[in-house]
Amino acid sequence: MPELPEVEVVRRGLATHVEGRRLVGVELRGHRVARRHVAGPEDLASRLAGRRVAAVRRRGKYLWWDLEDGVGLILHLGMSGQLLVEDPALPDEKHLHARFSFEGGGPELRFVDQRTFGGLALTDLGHDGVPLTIAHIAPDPLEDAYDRAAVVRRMKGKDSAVKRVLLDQTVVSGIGNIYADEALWRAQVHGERPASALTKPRLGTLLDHATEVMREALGEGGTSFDALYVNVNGASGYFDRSLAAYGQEGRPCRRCGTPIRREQFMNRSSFSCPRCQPRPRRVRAAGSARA
DNA sequence: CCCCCACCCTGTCCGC
DNA sequence: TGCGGACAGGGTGGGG
Repeated sequence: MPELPEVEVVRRGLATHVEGRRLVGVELRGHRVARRHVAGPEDLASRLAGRRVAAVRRRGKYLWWDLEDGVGLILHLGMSGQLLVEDPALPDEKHLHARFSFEGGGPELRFVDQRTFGGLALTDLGHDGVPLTIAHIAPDPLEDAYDRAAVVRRMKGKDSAVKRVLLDQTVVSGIGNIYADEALWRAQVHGERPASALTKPRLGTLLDHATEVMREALGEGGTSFDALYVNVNGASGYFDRSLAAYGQEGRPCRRCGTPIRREQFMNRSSFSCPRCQPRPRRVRAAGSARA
């Protein structure tokens, strides 16, 4: 489940079920789920057995288990990954890729992923406790390490479209296509405006809207349009009812009544209000004004 | 550095 | 019913 709120919902569910428990068995199906684990699935499974899950952590859309001794298991959901706590007697899902069982018995944990864009990998943790392989991912707005002023400065220095910058996980993490569109709608900014063309207070406000909308979504259990996006118990969130822009093509804008438009941007759909979020008149590279 | 594209996969929906 | 195409919340790597 893609964006920060949905991943945080999963993190919380996982924390309840696996924190402090010891892995007794790990079964991996196929090689794709562990493709980012260079040593291969057998190595991954054997190195996991017997380890204790000290904590379940998250940065942006990435989850990982702190397995002590400076080692972590990254669990990334990609577009369609699910982590499900289930009775071992239940039949296997069609796209079951991994099964974890824990000391003391009880329900098992399954990694199910229709498209297999997600996956598992064992990696060393850095001094800050973050896996080395995701050191390029910036802190997300719900972390202590999040430096709002630094992110604003970074955004201000970019001539790229502001939506592209919001989606750049090396600038600020956790924001995906839904919450980027919602933040832009709240801030009344068109996503194709160059970030550098917005004032720092405006960029700060935009970031705060992104933070706030993700907090609200978390409070509703995340956004679920279909059964693909569920928590560890298979339940959906309700934030889809609160979306003002994403997926609302043709529906009246909640502010001004103008029908929400849909445009293509970065090979995906963008939703915005034509009146509240006018397109930039002209997108011009910085420096092109020099005579 | 920046941007665009292809790619990694499967499923659903819509028009013909 | 079938078929082709578009589309879906993710990220990475290569080439220009």
